[in-house]
Amino acid sequence: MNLNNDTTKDTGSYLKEYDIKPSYQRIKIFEYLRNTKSHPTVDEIFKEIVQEIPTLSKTTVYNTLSLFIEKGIVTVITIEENETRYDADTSLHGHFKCKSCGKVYDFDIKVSKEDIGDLDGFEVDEKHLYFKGSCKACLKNKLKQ
Amino acid sequence: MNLNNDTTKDTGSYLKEYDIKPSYQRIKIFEYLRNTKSHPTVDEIFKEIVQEIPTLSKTTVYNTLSLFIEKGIVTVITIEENETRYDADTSLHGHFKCKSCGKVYDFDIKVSKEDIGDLDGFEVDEKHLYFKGSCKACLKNKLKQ
DNA sequence: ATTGTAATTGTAATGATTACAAATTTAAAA
DNA sequence: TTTTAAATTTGTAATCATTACAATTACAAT
Repeated sequence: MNLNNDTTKDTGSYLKEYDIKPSYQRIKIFEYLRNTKSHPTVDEIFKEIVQEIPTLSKTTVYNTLSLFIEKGIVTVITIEENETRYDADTSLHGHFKCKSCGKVYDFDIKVSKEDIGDLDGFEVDEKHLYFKGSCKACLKNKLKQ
Repeated sequence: MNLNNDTTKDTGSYLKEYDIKPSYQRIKIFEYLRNTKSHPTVDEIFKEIVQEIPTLSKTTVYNTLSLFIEKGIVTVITIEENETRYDADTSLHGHFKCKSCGKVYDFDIKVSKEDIGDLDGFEVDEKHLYFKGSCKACLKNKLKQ
């Protein structure tokens, strides 16, 4: 399979840095995850990439995502039970899910130590944060009606 | 079935305030949820209450929790995909899940507007917040070994 | 007591995820 | 280049939580 183009080469190097052998599938899955802002589900990832790799198996998507998570280049977003989403942006940020249109937005957030109580002596490795409500676009649409 | 004791009476009134008919099952489920701090799963709730109500069905637990959530007296905690937990404390607070022992702790948190960017024009209805890491007890045990 | 409505129950269906073994690909050794 | 071993991918079957649905039971009002 042809890996000779700039995009895949960059992604390949990135994966190698994290001790991940850059197979064609892994590169495609990671690039899709990095380029999309929708925080896709396994199903969305599969449906998109199977168009480029017709032999792709959903199991590969699961395997690959587990590997990415283990290596720390992807995080899981669990806003809704029964709807697991994935994010290639591992920096600390919040997610806003619109209860009307279902879209998930990113937002910046500072979580300072002074705002947190009761966790003295605890070791915090991950911070997750999500809000729910109505997004700007949906609120605007509601006014029109 | 006998509802005539103080505890159930209190819970009954509370449920009524939220437009929930206080059946025996609903009262027992709500009281368990309010009295336990473990943020139990459906399975844990079922296994506990079926001892008091042998005819209890797991479907009833699901139905009841859906109703409580709809009426706003219980919130869902989705820290782990494939592990949905429930909390009768609907006030804003964070959850800490220990990756070592699996226990879920509550902690206080302030989320001030100044710390949040990019959500102008959005309507925020719910704020959810969870951390992961190692709890005090587990860290102490590790030292001993 | 009777009737209608709501709540509970049990079973079957669904759907996401995981387990597992076979097939394929890749990289290294001969 | 061929051979061999290891890693990756694939497809199918199993698992498990949740939901759908219909039947039964409990409850409240007439």
